[in-house]
Amino acid sequence: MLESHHPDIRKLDLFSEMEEDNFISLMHASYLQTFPPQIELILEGEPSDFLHVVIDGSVELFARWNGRETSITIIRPISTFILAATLRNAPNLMSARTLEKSRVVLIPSANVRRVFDADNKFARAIVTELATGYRASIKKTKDLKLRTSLERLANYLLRQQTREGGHPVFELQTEKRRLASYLSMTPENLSRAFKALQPYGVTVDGCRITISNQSDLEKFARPSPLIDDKTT
Amino acid sequence: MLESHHPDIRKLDLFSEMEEDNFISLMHASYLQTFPPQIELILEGEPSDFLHVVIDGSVELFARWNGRETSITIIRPISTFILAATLRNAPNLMSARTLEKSRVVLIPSANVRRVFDADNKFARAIVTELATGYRASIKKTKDLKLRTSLERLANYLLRQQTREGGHPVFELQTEKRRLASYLSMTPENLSRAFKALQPYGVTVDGCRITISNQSDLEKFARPSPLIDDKTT
DNA sequence: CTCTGCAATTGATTAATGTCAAACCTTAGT
DNA sequence: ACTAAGGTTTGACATTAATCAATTGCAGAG
Repeated sequence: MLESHHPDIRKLDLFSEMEEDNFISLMHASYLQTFPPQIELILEGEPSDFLHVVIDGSVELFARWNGRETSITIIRPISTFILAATLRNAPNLMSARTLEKSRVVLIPSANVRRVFDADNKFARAIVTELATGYRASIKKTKDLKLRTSLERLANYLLRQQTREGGHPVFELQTEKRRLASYLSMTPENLSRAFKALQPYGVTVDGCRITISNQSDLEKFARPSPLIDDKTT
Repeated sequence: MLESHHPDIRKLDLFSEMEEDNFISLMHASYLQTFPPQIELILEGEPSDFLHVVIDGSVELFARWNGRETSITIIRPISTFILAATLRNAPNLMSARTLEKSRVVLIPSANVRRVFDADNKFARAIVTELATGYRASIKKTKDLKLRTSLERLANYLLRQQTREGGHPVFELQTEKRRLASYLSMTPENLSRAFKALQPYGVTVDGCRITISNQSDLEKFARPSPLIDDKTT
């Protein structure tokens, strides 16, 4: 029954180049599961028994400390998460919960580590994936440390605009309170920040954003490929 | 002349398990260089031509945006840096400068990528190194997003205390203004933060820190292995 | 030893952000 | 259609942090 989803997974950069035998060996004893919204798939601190692949829906990675909670990232199909913990056989640093009804493939971590040793192409893909994630995390640190919350929001909007196709009108794909947490601010301040961007041609209607003056916003946001580019 | 430093480098986790032939191939055309203090070894945005290994001295990784600058981490012997950019053959996300007179080995990035393909042990070590760095970066994000500056300082002191041997009196190994930048605060606020930790038994004399009431400070700082542990 | 330059500190002020409370809006369920 | 629940917005206020200005302290150069 899982076989029908192999093709989707197989196409991921992480798995596309590996030997078929090794892929089958990797997927052995892995299983597809459907979860309702708001289910905690992973609790930070627990061992990482599975590499997760989101096939459908969306999953939020977040972290808690001392009664506080912050959103770290949102995983959308088709992507993996918790790769570093899987490889290191170390406890998860983040918790994960479904935001909506989601289908997730769970691949036993032991398989990943085993096949890594056997398949050079897979090993290379893992390194690329890890290095990319590592760099994305460094970018996030720069975003947090070098920018004010208003600048973070402005640049987020530009990134989201690009992801949605680059048009002046686009949609936030995230609840605002979650976006606030992601951007390290309170929901109240996010509301005010949207207003503060009005002079730069940003208007908000629910989850619909309009950027009426692209260059004004960009002049304020000053996006940098070394912080805001997805891939490089 | 470089040969004399091979043993030190060879002992690093990253290189210790690989085949001798491959190690020699890796080090081919690499060279050792001594730099005076305050030299920019790397400028963010530039291609990553070399994997760097700090043999002696210390190197600060930092980032700039829009006229601001922030310290990301300090590399002390013997460690490598800029591994992710090297592997991805991507531009450096951070700049690097020597803090003191330092000796650095530069290994051509092309060598690293070539030997990675040839040596399975090396590939595995690279994955471990990357995954560890990735996780360290996630921990840094959690530290930044979940804690106030005072809590960050308190936890930093506890970590530094551990690194220095765990005694109640120890030394900061960093200039205070650099520490401030590392902790994402201004030098002025760092001064005030030290004072604010006095009620928890922290006293400061230059770079000498005394923690007179360990449990009080820990009760305030609430260190977590999922943020503060170096290795896991 | 003194001078000089820079780091560190201190105080006063301003700006940014978080908190609290209330009102408003949207939406899912009855 | 109505209601309840929860997300969003708004305003008043508190807290935190950054900025500005001035002073102190310290280490290296002459």
